[in-house]
Amino acid sequence: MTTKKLSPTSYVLLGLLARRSWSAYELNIHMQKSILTAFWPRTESHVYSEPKKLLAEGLVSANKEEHNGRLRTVYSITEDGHKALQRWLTSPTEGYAAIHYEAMLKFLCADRGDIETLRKNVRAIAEGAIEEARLIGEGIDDVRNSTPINIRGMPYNAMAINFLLDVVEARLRWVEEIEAGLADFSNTQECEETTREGEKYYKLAQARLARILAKSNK
Amino acid sequence: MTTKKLSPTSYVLLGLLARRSWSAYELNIHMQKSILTAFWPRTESHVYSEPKKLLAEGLVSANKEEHNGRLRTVYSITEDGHKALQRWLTSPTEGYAAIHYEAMLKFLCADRGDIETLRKNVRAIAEGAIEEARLIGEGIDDVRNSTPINIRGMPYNAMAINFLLDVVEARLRWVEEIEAGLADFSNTQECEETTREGEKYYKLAQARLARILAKSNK
DNA sequence: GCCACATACTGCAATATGTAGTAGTATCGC
DNA sequence: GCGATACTACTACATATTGCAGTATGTGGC
Repeated sequence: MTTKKLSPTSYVLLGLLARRSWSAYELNIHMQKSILTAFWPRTESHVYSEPKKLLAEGLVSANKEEHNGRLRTVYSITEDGHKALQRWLTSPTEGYAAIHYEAMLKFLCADRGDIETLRKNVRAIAEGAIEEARLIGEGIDDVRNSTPINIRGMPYNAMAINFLLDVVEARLRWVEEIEAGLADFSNTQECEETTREGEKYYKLAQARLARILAKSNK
Repeated sequence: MTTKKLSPTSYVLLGLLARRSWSAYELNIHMQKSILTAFWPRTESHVYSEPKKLLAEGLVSANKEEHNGRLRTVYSITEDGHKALQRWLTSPTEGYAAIHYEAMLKFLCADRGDIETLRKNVRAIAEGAIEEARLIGEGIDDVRNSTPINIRGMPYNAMAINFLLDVVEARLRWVEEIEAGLADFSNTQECEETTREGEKYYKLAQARLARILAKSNK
């Protein structure tokens, strides 16, 4: 029935609508505040426009309801919507993660700036990670202080939060190591010295890779 | 002089052009094959169109050169370009990382599918991580087998690779833990049982958070 | 002499972001 | 009881980016 190829954005909204009916406004709040924003950040205007496409495809139905004296559009999933969601869930996914990380871009341009600038940027990475940890904490408090609306999904939500913490911890450990390594870098680095440092980290990476691949072949 | 606000994409290209002159074709190869693609993935058409904007802003100059009997456009950075790059490097960055991760979206919709589908999706996350590790390995081999063109940037490149490996390892550890936790999940889960599982992971997350924040306040 | 592959791009529709704006409703201080 | 401010519930639109298809020339192997 459905002809157009849907984006992951469509499916994630469909996934929410499979649990209950939501108004566009509620969908937006949830997309911006829940853990979804960590894995699939979308803008407000997009979260409002996307359900209209789902409606055109017949995957959801819409109707105006009165709420606190005001009208709002409430979307509900249709049978076709459920089917489309199942097709997505059971279709193969590649497990690639794309990390969009501006701070690391600056780090990779570090050879064009001075060492003090670089140290500041590395610090910013750690502070960003800590700030994210704080936000994750607030998210947990929100879930645990409100009445649970989706009990079946709770363990998965909590597991995903632990994933985010794994990444936060990885970042903090990385910064610690890099700050230690950077301690005796100077602006007037000699060529051989720089090469030696580079070699050290490449060799470390190769050793780690070997361990990862060996383990996965077991 | 420059009036328009540039995107990180502009700056990362400027960062490459600060090291030497590149043709658009070379810039594209590099953007798709180097570690940059892990932190700032951009499409081919974008990598071709972006230097034209830099040219319009006067941050680079362009000229046609013959190479292997064919013409190509070679870009070089200008004085203004160097200045713009320095402004970007020294401007404050927030250290937020956005992980665009479709596999995790499916995981978060897991309560709408059956447990077997979920297990497959978790497996896909691990396999994706291993595949990425393999690609990182190829990237290291490329760098180490070719003549180094940017010695000063090498240590930073190698450090960034170690960051990627941290994230790969974090993903693999997470999958291991989740697969163990999922082992005795069934499709016919009771409500209290599910709630208990959820609680367990939320509490774990809170304990980890407390550790992270305590350490950062020292 | 021809085919596959690498080089060196362009064009464009669909998708997504970022920013601003509109208009009604509830809440709180004074 | 009045105005200021915040929250609800969106829409509009310019710009940025992706995804995919297409074009055309040069090189190496058989």
